[in-house]
Amino acid sequence: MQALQLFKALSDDTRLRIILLILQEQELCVCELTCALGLSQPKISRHLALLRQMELLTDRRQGQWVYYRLSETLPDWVTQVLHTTLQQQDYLHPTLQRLNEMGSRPERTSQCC
Amino acid sequence: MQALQLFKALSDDTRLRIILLILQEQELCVCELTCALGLSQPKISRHLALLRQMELLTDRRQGQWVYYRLSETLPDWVTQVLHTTLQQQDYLHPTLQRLNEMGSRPERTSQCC
DNA sequence: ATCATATATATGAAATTTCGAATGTCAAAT
DNA sequence: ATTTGACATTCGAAATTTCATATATATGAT
Repeated sequence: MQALQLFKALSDDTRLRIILLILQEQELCVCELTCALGLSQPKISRHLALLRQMELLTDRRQGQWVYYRLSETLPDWVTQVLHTTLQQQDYLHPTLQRLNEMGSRPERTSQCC
Repeated sequence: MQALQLFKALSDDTRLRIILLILQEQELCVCELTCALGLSQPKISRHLALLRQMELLTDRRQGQWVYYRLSETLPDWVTQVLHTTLQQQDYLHPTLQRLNEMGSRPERTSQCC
């Protein structure tokens, strides 16, 4: 992961909020992201594909739902940058609020193994 | 300074190298940046203008030369992100090397006041 | 005043990114 | 097998970004 690539990934409002929201919440499915960000499903999905391709995120399918979380092989400095950014809570606040007000979020069963 | 704006600033190779190089060297003039990055002067200048307008950099003129350095009012988290990124030396290495091999760099006198 | 050097800006073309709309795929339920 | 809900992908249009070229300004030296 090159610095430039990371910053390109984070330079879009949709992607930045996706990453920070997942960093805060550990794991989220597409419908939760769609609802929290207030954006169309294809739009979210396209950005998720980008973040997956560059190995910032990994996904797992559980039944009908696909859950995304941060890749576990991220270099330390990337994780540090993300955490430092997350401390700027203000930016994410409205998005987080919509997530918490969301009704009927899918229930996770234990993650495999 | 919003997180999104910072990452947009850092999402271009020219701007990222400018910022990291200045972080490492404290202060550089346009001709040093032009030489180190190996790019045209107008190109450097346009990106410097951007970084100045968003208050990431400040400039001072000394004779014919204009020196750029990091703004002294940067929020802590921004400084942290930049330092963390600079630790990824590899990215900057060729640029730094060109700077150090540059002949006849302008001499700084003491900074005003 | 004139010239040379350092830096800044303006302009339009080219490249890149982003988006909405439509469509495709997959899994569970009936 | 069909339907339904969750998610992914494709495609052309629109918006944004970036660049090369030309030109302008500012400073110092002659």
